Amino acid sequence: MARSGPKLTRIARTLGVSAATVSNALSGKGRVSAEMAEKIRATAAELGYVPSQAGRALRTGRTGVIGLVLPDIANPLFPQIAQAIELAASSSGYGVLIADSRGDVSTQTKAIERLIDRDVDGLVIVPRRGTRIADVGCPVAVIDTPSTPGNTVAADHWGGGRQIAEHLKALGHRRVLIIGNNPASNVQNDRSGGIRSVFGEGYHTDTLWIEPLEKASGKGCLLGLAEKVAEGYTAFACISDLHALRALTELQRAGITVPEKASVTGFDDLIWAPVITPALTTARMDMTEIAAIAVAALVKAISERDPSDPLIGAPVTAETSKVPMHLVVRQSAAAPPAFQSVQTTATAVTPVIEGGPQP
Amino acid sequence: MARSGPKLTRIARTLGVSAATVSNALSGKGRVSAEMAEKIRATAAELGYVPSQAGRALRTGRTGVIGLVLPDIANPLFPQIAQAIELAASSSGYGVLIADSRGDVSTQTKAIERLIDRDVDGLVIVPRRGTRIADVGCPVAVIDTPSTPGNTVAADHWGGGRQIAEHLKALGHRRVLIIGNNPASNVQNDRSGGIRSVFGEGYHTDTLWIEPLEKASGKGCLLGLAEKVAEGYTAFACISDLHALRALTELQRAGITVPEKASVTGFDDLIWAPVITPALTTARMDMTEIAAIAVAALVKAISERDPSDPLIGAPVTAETSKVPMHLVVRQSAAAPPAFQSVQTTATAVTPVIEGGPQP
DNA sequence: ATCGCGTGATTAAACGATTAATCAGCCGAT
DNA sequence: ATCGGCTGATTAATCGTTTAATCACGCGAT
Repeated sequence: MARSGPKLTRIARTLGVSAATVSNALSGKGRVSAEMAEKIRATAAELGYVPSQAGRALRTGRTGVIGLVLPDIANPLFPQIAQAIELAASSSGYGVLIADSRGDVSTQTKAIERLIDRDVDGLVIVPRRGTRIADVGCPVAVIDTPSTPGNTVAADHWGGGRQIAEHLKALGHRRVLIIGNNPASNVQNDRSGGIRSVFGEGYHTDTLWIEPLEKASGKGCLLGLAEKVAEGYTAFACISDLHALRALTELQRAGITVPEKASVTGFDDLIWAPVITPALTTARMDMTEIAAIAVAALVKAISERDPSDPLIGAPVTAETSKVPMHLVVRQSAAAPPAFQSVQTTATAVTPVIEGGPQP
Repeated sequence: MARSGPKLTRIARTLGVSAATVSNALSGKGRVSAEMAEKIRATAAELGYVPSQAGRALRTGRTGVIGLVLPDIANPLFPQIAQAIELAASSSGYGVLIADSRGDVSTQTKAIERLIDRDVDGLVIVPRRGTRIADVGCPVAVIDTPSTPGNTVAADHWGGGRQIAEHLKALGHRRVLIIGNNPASNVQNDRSGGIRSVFGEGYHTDTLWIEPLEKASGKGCLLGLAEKVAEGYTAFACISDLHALRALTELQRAGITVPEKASVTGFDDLIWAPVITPALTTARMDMTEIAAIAVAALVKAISERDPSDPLIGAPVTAETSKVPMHLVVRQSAAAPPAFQSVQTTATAVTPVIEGGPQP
């Protein structure tokens, strides 16, 4: 739009020098005397000069904008990611253009193309199963899981799973049901794998995948957790806080109190985790750190890039590619019924007398 | 970045015409013969020509990018908004640059400045109490509430409140507790006002504001809903699904079954509403419609704008500024206990015997 | 005294598109 | 036969910045 502020030439005219000198002084590139540079910087600041991105972009081929590609913006994790990426990017002087693909792969390809057509300098992609990241014409940072080939940086989902599992184990749980959405997701597999890896001899785990179940019983169907409790499961380790929420409410509805009769844990520390009753014990990603690393790697690749190169197709790499998750202990997980007399939860809630029969 | 595709001049050279003719043909502005125009369009398509935004922006002063300003990206409503705006904007050929202000007003001002400095053509702002929208140098669309001065388009929050209330009234509720976060929010006030307006003579409503309560009792504290039930309240009309979730789990935890002993309703139809047990009865905004109207109004203002004008400070206006909300009836609201024998819920859950004493 | 060199600045071209101004034909009317 | 007007295309300027090339100048060395 019509820029209100002064242009480069205005500063130049004010000081009686050429525009080139001003540009050099501000970028610190050419040969400018120290005092001249200082004077220029001063008047630029005074006049509130802001360089035109358009002019610069045209000349340098750099727009100072990166694209954020989410496979499914409806994922409640999105706010965390968007916020973290936006912060990291703007700290590095970059803007963030979003692209949504509403879960659809072909839409996603188009969305990426739109970003490329807008001359983004780089892309941050949080892929979902099926995402193609080939032959985009710019550097790409991928945030998925450490175990995914081509991953730039991600949370240590496996380690997070281990932390959750260790916590449940220490509380005394021996039969644990893992609840996930779809086994085709790398993230979900790593999380559940981490959980399973902790429970060895003498323990039992099984996994319930929601998506296939819903395909058979309809969206939002019951998971049949009351039966699982009857089968002796005392803990439900959910791969996401959304599943945890679903499990928790279903158990409560069936008269199975949490955490007294059954424990529930989640992942991601989503917005509702701290405010529901009981507050959710979960494992949180350090999104700020992950975003910082991803953006830093991307920015590095962008600045090192030859403006007119062939471009190797692989995603950029970072020194650190695995960021630890943090266990957040709240009230939804406690000792299983057998241990109840010796251990106690942190909550100060009124005990609830168990009610109805299991379906 | 280094654009891979062909430039305008390349197409011109290929056809042996001038770049200006190509530009005219593609934009349909100058005088070009029909057959020439057709030939140009054909080769442009064939070569996969994509105009350089930078070049165009420099010349026209239009970047084709709008900024999306959210006061608090962590709000779970954000995905819906972002998705809708992104869709509407990209359908109109615009990109969406996001700006987060993490709830802080001064951060928000800086974020808006960053967008302006990036030469966005316009801004979509979803304000929160305290947001200043003065003297930005570009058209602005505001999405708040129809009752807010300067609002461009918004959901009919008051009407949504009425729908929720009518539903509860029809079910037989006479004592309803409204649960909101902060009375200073226009949106929350409209919603609660709409609810109250339905319950006249012979009914009782009261309002519980969470924020002041948390200031006294700490974040994530109990809301004391069991006591409210004891006081005779049979329905809890929450201003947001997040509060509804909080209320629902607190009630369940206290052994008060929903919807048999108490009904709970929400607002916004957030991601978890359909999958929790019982599924949440709520009122949904038509974000797609709202976003479409907001973006259309913004785009109109942008294209009508004199590139070098003084710019009047007021937000853009749209023909339709109030979009109806939709009641989504699920299982969390049913007839109050007294009516239970004559009415029944849609859920096929096992009845739960009420347990523990109220705190 | 001249050459070479380093310093600090200027000139000018370039990025890719848009657009006002111009121009070459051509046809019909005076 | 000449002029005016219309059509379809070209020229050239412009947006704001960057940067390679150039230039003026003073200073030490040959």
